[in-house]
Amino acid sequence: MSIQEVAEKAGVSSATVSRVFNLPEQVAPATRLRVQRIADQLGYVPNASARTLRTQRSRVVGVVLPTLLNPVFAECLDGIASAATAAGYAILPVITDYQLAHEDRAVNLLLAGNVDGMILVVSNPATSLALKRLKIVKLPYVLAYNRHAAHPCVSVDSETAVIELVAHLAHLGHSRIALVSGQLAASDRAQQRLRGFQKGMQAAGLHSAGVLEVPFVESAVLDIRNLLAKKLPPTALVCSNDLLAIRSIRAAYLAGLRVPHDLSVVGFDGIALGEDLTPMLSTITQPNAAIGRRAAALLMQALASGAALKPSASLTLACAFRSGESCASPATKTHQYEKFSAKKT
Amino acid sequence: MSIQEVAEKAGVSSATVSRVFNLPEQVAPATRLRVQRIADQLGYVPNASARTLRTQRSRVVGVVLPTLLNPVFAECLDGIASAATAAGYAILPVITDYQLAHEDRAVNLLLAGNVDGMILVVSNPATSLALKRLKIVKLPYVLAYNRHAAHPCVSVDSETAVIELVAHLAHLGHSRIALVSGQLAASDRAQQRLRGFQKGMQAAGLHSAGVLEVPFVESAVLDIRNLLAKKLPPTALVCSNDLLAIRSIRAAYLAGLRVPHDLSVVGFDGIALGEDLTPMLSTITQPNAAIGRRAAALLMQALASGAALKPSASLTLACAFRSGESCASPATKTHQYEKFSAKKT
DNA sequence: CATAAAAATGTAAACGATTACATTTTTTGG
DNA sequence: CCAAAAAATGTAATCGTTTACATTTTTATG
Repeated sequence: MSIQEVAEKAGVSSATVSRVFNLPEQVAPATRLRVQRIADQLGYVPNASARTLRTQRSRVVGVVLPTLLNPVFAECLDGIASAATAAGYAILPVITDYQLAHEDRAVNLLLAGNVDGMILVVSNPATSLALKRLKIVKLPYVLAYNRHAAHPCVSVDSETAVIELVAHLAHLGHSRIALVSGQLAASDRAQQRLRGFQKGMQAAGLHSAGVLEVPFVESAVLDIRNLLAKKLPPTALVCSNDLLAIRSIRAAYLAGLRVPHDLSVVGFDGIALGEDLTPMLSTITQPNAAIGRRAAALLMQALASGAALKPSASLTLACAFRSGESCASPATKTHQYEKFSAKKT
Repeated sequence: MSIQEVAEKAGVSSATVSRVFNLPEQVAPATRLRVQRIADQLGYVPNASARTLRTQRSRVVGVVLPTLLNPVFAECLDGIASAATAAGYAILPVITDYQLAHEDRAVNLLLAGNVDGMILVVSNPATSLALKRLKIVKLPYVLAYNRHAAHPCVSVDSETAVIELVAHLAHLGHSRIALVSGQLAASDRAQQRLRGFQKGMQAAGLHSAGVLEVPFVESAVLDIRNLLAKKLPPTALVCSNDLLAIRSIRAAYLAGLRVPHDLSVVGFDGIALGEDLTPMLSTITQPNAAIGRRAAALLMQALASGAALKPSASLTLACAFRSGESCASPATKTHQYEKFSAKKT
């Protein structure tokens, strides 16, 4: 079903049919109506490849994500999708499973796929070969969640958020605080949060009750449980994402600890589900859908203007501590009611 | 960066360059190497649109999903993506937000987008206009989660699963069992599960302690709480999906009921997260990723063979009750001890 | 070494749209 | 009613591949 067939049936040239779809005001009402009627009578839809080939724009944006199994990225993709759809763009997502090799392959795939631009969440913007290639071919792109001075990014300031969180925990009276982190090598977010944890602890005059890097999801609960089984166990866990927080709560349960009475658990991400959990997840919420939407908006605006996307276009969105129910003052007998003086080293 | 430029630099014709990429064994080793070197020196990647236009196949499959915010579909999409990627296909997902109008638009969009085939989760396969259109244009497609004799589907038998679940609950000693359902109009799955509930209750000689259709996510917890506040409240809730189960557990908590001691809650879907929750979600697990993978496999195999996809190709995958921790015998004063200890590990 | 067969390469026509430019038709206003 | 301007439509080149077919080069064989 080509534009030619429609043109013939309608007794006009293909140019006129094309105009009916692209510049309808330029064709006489009578002709326009006739062509439209015939077109959808025949079920004609313009061929995207031909159009892309001719116009040199596909109205497709590529999206590179580590996973969809973490709701953070599902929510973000949802935001991207809604913004993109609203603007007449389609999205072509590729999943990397946190593997650098996949990142590279993903970018290649999308490059070959004729996308007009890309939105990416990469492991490490500083070292990413994939990004290097994007710069070389001058394809517009925006990073989401990543933060790096040399790239346009839409993100939150994880480090500061965690610093403040630690201060808050200290203020609540916690002194034995541990970090439960995702794979540091696979995520600059995890690194930022670690840094925030370290700085926050230092500022509070505390020293870490442990940094647990959880490499594999499968063993997370077990690993955390081991952490909790130490002689002087932490009274609070800062988790570098909500999924780890959920697993921490489970580990606490298995260890016979009540949350938040015996152990406070705070996550990071603000996945929607967290609000419906019992205890409601205490977490630092990021506006995941908005991160997606804003990244998409930034990209599409750059595409429209034809201008390249400068690192200076980067956006830092606000994140906020959601108090929830998994975090409270520690219930140590001696300090329980002394929240104010509890900041001792 | 076109094939022509590569051809010129390499001193060959564009046909030869094309062959280097598509039929490498047909070009002399020396030439092949030279062309390859020049190609990736120039960063040449074949233009997908041109190729699609010429070959009439895009190697893209469209995916129509109600939402990504329910992990069920995120997991499924992940399965689709991995199978598709492995087979050299890309995916173009479109979200419908459970709205029929969007379903239609989505299919149109994908049709215009030159996809080779589609995988869809629709509201109601029996009445879907979108599917009608697909049949007309003879584009290969597979439904996921939906079940309908007239379409190729990859799904589980929800109805039977719920029947068995109700039998199990009855056997545990529950007699006041209520159903918490998602929007029935927006999902044939919800309808199947309702039917299963009704049949199961009938088979057990019980009558329903209520069917609550939760229209809006926001009010779900409140609505469920109202259900639990009735004079003779249910001792078990069958929820038509895991998100509702999670909210039911929260509603129970807010109502001062312990799960599973005072109230058993069973979900449906088997989202990965459920296993990490406390209490671990009792649920009927579907193989979500496998549903996606199998649907993709079915579709791509049809695309490869050129044969149309018959409804008879439909697959019913197994689902299973995962016992979890949110479901137990009811704690009626008389039976409390025996049943509890009998069932405990 | 001649020649037929096989291998390697080239030529050029599609694929289906968009769009500058040319042409025809209609409108306008004196 | 006519010329000029404006509006509507048509013509044909083009986007970057793939591929049937034609041609050239290499290899094999007697």
